Amino acid sequence: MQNAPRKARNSATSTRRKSAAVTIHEVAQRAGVSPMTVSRVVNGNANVRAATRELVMRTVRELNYTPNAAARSLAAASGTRIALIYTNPSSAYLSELLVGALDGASKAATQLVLDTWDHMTRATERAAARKIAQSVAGVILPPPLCESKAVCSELVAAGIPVVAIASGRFQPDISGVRIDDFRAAQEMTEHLISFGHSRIAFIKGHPNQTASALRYEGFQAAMAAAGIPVDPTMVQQGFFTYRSGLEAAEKLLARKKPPTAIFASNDDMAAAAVSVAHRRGMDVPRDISVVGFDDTPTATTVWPELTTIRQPIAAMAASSIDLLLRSIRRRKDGEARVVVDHVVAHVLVKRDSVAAPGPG
Amino acid sequence: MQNAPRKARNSATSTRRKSAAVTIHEVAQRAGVSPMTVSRVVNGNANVRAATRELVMRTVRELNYTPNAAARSLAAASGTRIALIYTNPSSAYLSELLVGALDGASKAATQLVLDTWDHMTRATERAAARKIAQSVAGVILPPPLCESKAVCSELVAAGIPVVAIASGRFQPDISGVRIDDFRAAQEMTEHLISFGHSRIAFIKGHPNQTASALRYEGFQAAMAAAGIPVDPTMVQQGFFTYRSGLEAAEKLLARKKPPTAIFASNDDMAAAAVSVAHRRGMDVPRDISVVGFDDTPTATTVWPELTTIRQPIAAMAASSIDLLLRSIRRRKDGEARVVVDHVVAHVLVKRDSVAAPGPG
DNA sequence: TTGAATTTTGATAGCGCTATCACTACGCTC
DNA sequence: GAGCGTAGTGATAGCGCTATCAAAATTCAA
Repeated sequence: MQNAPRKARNSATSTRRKSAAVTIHEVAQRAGVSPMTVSRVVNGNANVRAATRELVMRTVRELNYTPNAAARSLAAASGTRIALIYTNPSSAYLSELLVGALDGASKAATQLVLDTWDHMTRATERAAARKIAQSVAGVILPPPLCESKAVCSELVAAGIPVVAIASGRFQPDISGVRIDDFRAAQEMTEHLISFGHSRIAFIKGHPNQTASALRYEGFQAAMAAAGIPVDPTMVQQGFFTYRSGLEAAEKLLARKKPPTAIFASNDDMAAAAVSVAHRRGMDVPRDISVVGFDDTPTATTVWPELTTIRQPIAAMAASSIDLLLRSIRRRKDGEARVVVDHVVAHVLVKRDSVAAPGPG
Repeated sequence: MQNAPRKARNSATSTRRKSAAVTIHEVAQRAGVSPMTVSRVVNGNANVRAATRELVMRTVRELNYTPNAAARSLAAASGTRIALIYTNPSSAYLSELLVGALDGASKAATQLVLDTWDHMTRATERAAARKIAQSVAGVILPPPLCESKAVCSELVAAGIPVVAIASGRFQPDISGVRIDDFRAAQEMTEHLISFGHSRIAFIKGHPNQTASALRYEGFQAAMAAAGIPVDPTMVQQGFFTYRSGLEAAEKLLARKKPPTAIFASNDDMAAAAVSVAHRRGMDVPRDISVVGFDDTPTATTVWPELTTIRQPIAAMAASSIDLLLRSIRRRKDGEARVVVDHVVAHVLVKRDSVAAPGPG
C-alpha cells in the first residue's frame, strides 16, 4: 500500500522450480515438432498429418506423457470445475455415480467438485445456486434435485449448463441422461405375470421424483395389458427408504389374502419386504416373490438376491460429464443452447427372488 | 514439420479471451494492493498487517472472488494429481471414501484419479505401479491393497508417496490413517458382555487384511478379561462378504446350543446373520443379538438396525489426502521422508440389534 | 538519533498448456 | 506458369496465480 515507485527488478534467471512430470515441450523436442503440434495430436484436433500424428503418439507413449490438467484448463479457459450436487450421502447409488463421474472427469482433464444440498429453504437454494454458478462451469444433478423446478430454474437463470441424471422424465429446459422408467417397470411386471402372478402388490417411490410416477405407470400399463385389475389396497406409498419399505410391506403382508408378489420401486424397499416376509415365517420366493429396482449393492446384500432392474449409473454419470462439457464448450463458443434427452438401456437382472405363486 | 525459417509474428494485441470470473487482479485493484498481497491474504500466509488483511477480505467478499484452482495448482507446481486405487467396486464404504477424498482433494486444488487393480498378477501389479508413479504425484491405498507387501514396495521403490487408509496395522514403510481395530472390537465385545452374553460367536474377516486379525484379537482379549473361554467352534471364518456371512451364520445357528450373540467382523456379514436368524424363526435381538463393524449403509438397511463400530471413513479419506500432500511437498523440497501413523477415533454406535440373552 | 534487523509489500517471471494469427507448402484450376 | 485456396505447422502471448527476489517501511537497541 505504498505510492512511491519501485525500481525494476534485476532481470536474472528465475529460480522457479519446474515440476518432475514430463511436459509437452519435452515431447515436442523429442519428436522434432512444435509443442502446438503435440497439443493438436493429444487433443485429437484436425489438420495433422497421419505420419506426424503417429510419431507424436509414439513419443507420448515412450515418455508416458500425461497432460497437466491445471495448465490445460487454464489455457483453454474451458470449464475446469464441474459440480455434482447430491442430497443423500447414504444414497444407494452414490458410489457408482462418483466412480462414473470421476472416470468421465479425469478423461476430460476436468475437476469434479462435490456439494451437498439438503433440507434447504428456497432462499438458501437460490443463494447456493448463485454461488455455485460463479465457481464452477457446470452442474450434474441427480434426483431429487433435478426434479426441483426451483433448483433448475435458478441454475438456468444463472446461465450455467446443467445435466440431470436419472431424472425419470425429460425436462425441456435441461439436458439429461436417464433410462425409460416406464418401460422398465412394465417389463418387470410382465416378468412377474409370466411366472403366473396376478396378485401383485406395488410399493411406490418417493413422490418428489418423477421416476416414481413413471414406474407406477409402467406397472399399471402391464397389469392392464394382461387384463389384471389393480387393487388400490395392493398399492402402498413408499419413500425409497428401507424404513418406508418395512411399513408398506407390513401392511401388505398383514392382509387376510396377501399378495403373491411385491414389486418395490427400489432395492432398499424390496430388501425391507424380504425381511418382513421372513419375520412372518414366509419363504421367499416360494410364498412371496419380491423384486426391486436399480440394482444397487443392496440387491445382493440380502437373501435371496433380488431380481431387479439395472440402471447403469456409472456409464450414465460418465455420459453426463460428456454432455455437460459439450454444453460448456457450446456456451463458450457463443453457440445456441441445445437440450439433449439421452435415454440409455436398462437391464432386467434375474436373480433368485422370483418363483411361481404357491398353491395358496 | 517444415524446416524453413518463420517470420516473427506481428506483435499485435492478443485476442485471447478472458474468463468471466473475478480475478485476483480485480480484487487487488479495488483494494489498492498488489495481487501478491491478495494471494497472501487468501492463502493465510504470514506477514500481512491486520488492517490490510481485513480490507482485502472485505473486498474478496464484495466481489465474491473465488480463486481459480487450475491457476493456483499450476503456479504452485504442487502435486496436481493423486490416485486412489481400489479393488472392489461393491465395497460397502467406497462412496464414503470417495466423498471424503473428493472433499480433501478439492480443498487442496488437487485432481483425484481413480484406478482399479483387481485380480492382478505380481508382474502386472509391478507394471501398474511403475506406470502410475509416472503420472500421479501420490497414491491412496485402501485395504486389501495397502496390505500387499508387493504393491507397497513397488510404489515405495518407484519413489512415489503413499498413504494407506484403514489398514489395520501400522506399516513402518508407508504412512497411514486408521482406527484401532483391536480396541474397537474389544469394546464391542465388552458391550455384549455387559448385556450378560457369554455364548458369543465371532465371524472373522478376510485373512488378506490385518484388520481381520486385530478385530479377532480384540474379541479374544475382551473375552479373556471377562474370564469367558472362547469355544473355537463358535468362531467361523468369513470373507467380509454377505455370502460368507450366510454360510458362517448357518453353521453357528444350526448348533444344538446356538450362541446368544454373534459378532460379525463387518456389517454385511452381520446382515447375513440377521437374515439367517429370521429364516430360522428367531427373533433379533430377543433370541439372538447381532453386531457388525464399520457402520456402512448396510447397518441401517436391515431390520433391526445394527449396533456396530463406526469408522469415520470420509474424515479418514480427507486426512489421507492431507497427509499425502504433505508428503509430496516434503519430497519436492528435498526433505527427508517421514512416516506417519495417524490413528483416529472409532465410535460404538448402539442401535436395536442387541438385547440381554433370553431364558433359553 | 542512528543503524541494524525484521516485517510488509510489490515486481517479475514463469508454472504447462492452448487460442490465435501468420507463414509455408502443396494441389488444383485456368 | 501463375494465382488461389486449403492443409499443416509454428511462434507468440497469455490464461490466473504464486515462488522468488528486491524494495520500502517499521521496529528495536545502543
